[in-house]
Amino acid sequence: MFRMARARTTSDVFNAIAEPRRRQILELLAARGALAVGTLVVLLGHPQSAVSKHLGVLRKVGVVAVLKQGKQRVYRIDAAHLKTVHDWVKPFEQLWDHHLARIKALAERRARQQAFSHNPQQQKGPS
Amino acid sequence: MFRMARARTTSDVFNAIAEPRRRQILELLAARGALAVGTLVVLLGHPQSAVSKHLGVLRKVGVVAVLKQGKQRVYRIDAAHLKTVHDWVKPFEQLWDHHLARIKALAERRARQQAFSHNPQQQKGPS
DNA sequence: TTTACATATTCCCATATAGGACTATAATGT
DNA sequence: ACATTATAGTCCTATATGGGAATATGTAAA
Repeated sequence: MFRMARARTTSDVFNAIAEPRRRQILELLAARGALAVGTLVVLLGHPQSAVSKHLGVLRKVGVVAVLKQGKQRVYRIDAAHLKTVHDWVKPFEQLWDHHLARIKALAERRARQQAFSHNPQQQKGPS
Repeated sequence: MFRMARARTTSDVFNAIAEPRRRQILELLAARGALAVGTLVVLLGHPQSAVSKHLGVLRKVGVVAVLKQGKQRVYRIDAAHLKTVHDWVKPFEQLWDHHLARIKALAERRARQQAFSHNPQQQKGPS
């Protein structure tokens, strides 16, 4: 059979955002609403060829959408596909929430003990 | 001289979770707390070699931690590094929230204005 | 020690990049 | 029609995989 090297970057959003430059593009699009390719080229300082190819990947995955405006292509984020990533990491949120909550509780307990022995007016832990 | 092929999977969390099987491992670890490699091998149905290698990537990136127990290695999630991904996608959340339609409309209006201007360099959005 | 078990690592290799340079396509202007 | 601009796509190539098999390392039991 064929050996698999790795999944295509165009296969899903996770692969698409694995590339720092592509994340950068998404950040710019999110910050400024929508941008033409030429603008992105200027902002990023990368060759047009590279920018277009990264946009191509993001487009194939569906995380950006294009709007033809004359000879320009204006890109904007199609948030629905980014939501895929969000929905995946979200459940893990409780893992560090738990951790932080435990640390906070511990700190507050210690603060209360110290308050009892030394400083009666302090009752709040570090936020 | 040096041509870059692609970023290493071990360079950051985004690359690490780009692989479906690695995401699957993280899901299992999150669901069941902590698991030995052998258990993961059984649950996943993949060769031990493959599982170990994927765990190696996740380990190097720091998204999992190991605990030696006898001749077993028990893996658990180190949530702090997953938070990196969460923190990155979170700002995009507003794009698919109830603001979605409004933002989209605004973006398209701005895009149309940009398309009318000749020089992409002079587009400095009001920050 | 020897044996058995649990994991990690090494070797080989087909393949998917990502970048640079160049080219093709499409829309607009003269 | 021809030139110009904006962007996409193609060709080439060094490199980083990821899988399978085999092997090494480490740990505990007989």
